[in-house]
Amino acid sequence: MSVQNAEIARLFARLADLLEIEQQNPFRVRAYRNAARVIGGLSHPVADRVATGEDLTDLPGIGEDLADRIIGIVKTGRFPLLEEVERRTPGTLSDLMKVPGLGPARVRTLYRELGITGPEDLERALRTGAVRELSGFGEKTEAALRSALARTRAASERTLLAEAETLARPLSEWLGGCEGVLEVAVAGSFRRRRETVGDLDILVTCRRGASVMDCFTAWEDVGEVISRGRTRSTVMLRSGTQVDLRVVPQISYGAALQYFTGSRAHNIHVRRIAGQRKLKINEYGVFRGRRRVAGRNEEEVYAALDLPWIPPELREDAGEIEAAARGALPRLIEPSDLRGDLHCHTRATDGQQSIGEMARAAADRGHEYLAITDHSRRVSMAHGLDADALLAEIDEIDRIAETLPDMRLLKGIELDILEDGSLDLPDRVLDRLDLTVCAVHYGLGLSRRRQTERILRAMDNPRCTILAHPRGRLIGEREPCELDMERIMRGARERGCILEVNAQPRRLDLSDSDCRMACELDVALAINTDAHSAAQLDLLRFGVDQARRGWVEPGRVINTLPLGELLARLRR
DNA sequence: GCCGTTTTCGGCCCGACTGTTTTCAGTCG
Repeated sequence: MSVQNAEIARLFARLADLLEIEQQNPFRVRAYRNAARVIGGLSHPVADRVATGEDLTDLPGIGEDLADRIIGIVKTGRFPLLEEVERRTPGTLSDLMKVPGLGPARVRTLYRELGITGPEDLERALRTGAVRELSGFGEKTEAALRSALARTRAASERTLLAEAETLARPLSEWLGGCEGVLEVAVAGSFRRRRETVGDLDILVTCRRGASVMDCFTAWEDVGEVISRGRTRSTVMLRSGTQVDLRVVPQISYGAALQYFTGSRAHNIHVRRIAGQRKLKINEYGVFRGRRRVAGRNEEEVYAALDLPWIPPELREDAGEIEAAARGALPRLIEPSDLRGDLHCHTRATDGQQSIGEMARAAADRGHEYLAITDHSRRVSMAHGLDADALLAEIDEIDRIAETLPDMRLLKGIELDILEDGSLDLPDRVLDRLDLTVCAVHYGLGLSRRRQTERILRAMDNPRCTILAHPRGRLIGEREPCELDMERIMRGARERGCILEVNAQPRRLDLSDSDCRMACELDVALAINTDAHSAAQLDLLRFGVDQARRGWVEPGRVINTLPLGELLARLRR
């Protein structure tokens, strides 16, 4: 099996931690950390580039040295430099760095003075009181580390974006009602619409002298106040999610929003450009010397660098700043571009509502069309439909469709792709449908080559309209299946097959980087909810978020098409 | 270790909060 990007990223990040603990050149440390981020965020496997002999130094932050190291890892599966460093500095120290409150300096002290190499050692040393005796540590640090370790164990990890919304919305409203508060914005990865959110960054402007921090820490869901200052406080919610609140003057709102939205890599790049122009950017504004030249809103901040405003979803330092400078930012898709939904379920299989209820709910949302796509027979857990049951459903869809003046109900099925790549129902039945969404539900553990060929074979059948949730992942629960996504995409393009961006918050499959690849390879997409209830028809916007992060423009997405053009496009 | 309409050498983002320090280091975002 070839080495995955995530593995290379992990090795580089680990090396960066260890070199930092060893107090080596901090810029060398940054170079490895930056390379980890760049490789981890690539849409194509870097192993493929190595195989075809592509020049890796084209990648940002990858020079001769790092390119050679990547090639070595891909070809041998080993990283001798890391092995060498780990002989003098235990690799597990990198895990210790993940404990909140521990950075390279404290980890180094803990290791050198007490021989602590991991969380278990640390816990023991905290119990015996050895830690508080160290210079630079004290009783408060000891208590903080004890609670940090407990929190790490309880590790709720990252929160799904949709769940983070349910925490952020009521808190934002609460803050908006606090005395003297003028503006409230949720920034950070939440605003960049990442599929998961680590903690919530909330920005507030207020009238002078307002006691926002008192109001913030009085929020009913606050479990623990971690730090509390005049302009910045951190709390832990009872759910385990951390929230940082920053208060800035109104005149700094744009600069602060830009700054706290990140990503860090984007900001570093932006500030580098500012430095070249003798400007300084911080969360209070853009400054030339001591004079503020921008900061009231984000447009001003970017304009000070001769850049157009950059949508938050793109701010990952993945080429968006260069594109902005060229005037070549994409016109990103928006929820209002979508005219319908091509994947949903009803009570006939594992959905919660009838066909009629789903149809009316979609019509209420202004959809021009909705495809009913219940499961096929192989997915027995969901009471998948066999040929006869599907024919009966087709008749019922036709009946209900006649009662809907303003919306077209499309006949479809979520068709299982069997292990040999054949489709789960006979062609003669499928020919009665407007579309199929085809998906793998079993045999997710096949090898990369077999899984790829299985899906390509399924797409050989012209009745395969849309490949649904192609990676088969469940965020935080199930890893994506092994797949040569580039081959799948090239295959889809040749065959006129469409790839789905499944909007279920725990799927979001295709991922953001897959979407970016689809743009590069000119593959058509559909953004679908896979709704199992009427309420879930509202999830489309999460699919849009993911597509926007992948630079997707409306023209790439077939369910932006009016009905007539859509129907033509569905016929391969 | 990377990178260059200031540079192939000499730079590399910047401020807030905490605790232990008695003037600042460490961590975080």
